[in-house]
Amino acid sequence: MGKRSEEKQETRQRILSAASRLVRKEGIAGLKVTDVMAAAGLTHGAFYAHFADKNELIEAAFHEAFDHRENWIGSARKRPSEERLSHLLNTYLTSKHRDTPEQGCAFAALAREFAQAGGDFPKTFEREVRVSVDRLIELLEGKTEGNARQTAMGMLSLCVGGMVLARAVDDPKLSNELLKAAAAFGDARP
Amino acid sequence: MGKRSEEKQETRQRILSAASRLVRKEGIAGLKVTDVMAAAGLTHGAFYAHFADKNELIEAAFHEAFDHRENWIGSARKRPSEERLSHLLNTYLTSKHRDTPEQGCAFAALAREFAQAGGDFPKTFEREVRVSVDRLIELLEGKTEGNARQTAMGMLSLCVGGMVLARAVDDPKLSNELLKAAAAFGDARP
DNA sequence: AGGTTTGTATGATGACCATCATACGAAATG
DNA sequence: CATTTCGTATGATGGTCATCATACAAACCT
Repeated sequence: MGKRSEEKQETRQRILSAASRLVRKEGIAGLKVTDVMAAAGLTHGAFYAHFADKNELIEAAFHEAFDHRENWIGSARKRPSEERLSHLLNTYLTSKHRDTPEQGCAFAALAREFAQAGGDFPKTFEREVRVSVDRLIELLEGKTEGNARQTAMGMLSLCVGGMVLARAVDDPKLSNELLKAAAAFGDARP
Repeated sequence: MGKRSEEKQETRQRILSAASRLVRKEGIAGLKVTDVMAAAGLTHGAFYAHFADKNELIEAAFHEAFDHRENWIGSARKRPSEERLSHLLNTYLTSKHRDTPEQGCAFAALAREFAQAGGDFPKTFEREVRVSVDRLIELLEGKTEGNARQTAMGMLSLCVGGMVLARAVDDPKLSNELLKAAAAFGDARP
């Protein structure tokens, strides 16, 4: 279409990117429409020309946050199969990831609030879990004795839990120790 | 002291118990002073005779939530040492625990929001993590080859992550599968 | 008993936000 | 160039709380 609607799409995308970052940092409850719009270079009033309401924005922003999943999985795929699990653990459970939630895993950032929120939130969350599990299974298939699906789910749980705990404690030393320990725990299997 | 202050202490305790349950269910942001007081059989105005503000209540309520930690650890202590880790995993990662967050683990319920909140929240959280890790170490000491501290932290991460994910997905089947898989993953070590 | 203390209830106050109503101005259309 | 369209900005509106001010009544003290 014309220049008009193209620009609108770009604006929508800018709002979405801003929201995706902000919601991972601030959480659902902490996310303010005004802040998102400001981060996108606009004022609050324009918001409702792009999204029906805050919930619609959040669901879209959550999905948006999985843009980088393929990179994460893809970089593990380049590894020899025995190293893949270890590589995933050690790229996820980093202090950098812990300290930049706005660029990080949306499961760790938003699971708690998605669980509580009614509506379509749990379905939306579930969709991404299924995809992530499937990707991990492809990656691990045949490389782990036992059940690849179980390993995928266990490893996801371990990563999310380790990150959530590491973010919540005050002492960086303890926090780093939690990250290391979670990674090592996941790695300590045949 | 007199009947007066005794009753006040009891009232304070009732408020605290109500808050401890409600905050695990609703989260920090979702917790309303009015609701807590109503659950304690009072009206909102009386709140400030017991606590300085909502934050003070929440920190106290969080601590209160660890009343049952000793039970959990204690019941594992009765087991033969090789079964302890498995027993912990299988008592934590249950659908009952998932479905009653108000009676469940405060790490899984509140980590995300404690991480975000400033002030004393992270220190408060950290204190409980340290205690939990120490208790787990005592329980596992010498029973796991390798580092008991690492196992304790890994196992805590796995439990919290599994619970948080299981609570966030919509399909009970997938949710149960996540719980089972996390438990099995943690168990699948020599 | 009579006055005082103090735990609780009722009713503001004010902040913060999502959402809506309206207005403006630039691009699109003829 | 006149007119319409529509993305954005400004300024309500209304709801939800945390917190505070005031009032009451039961327990305390002498």
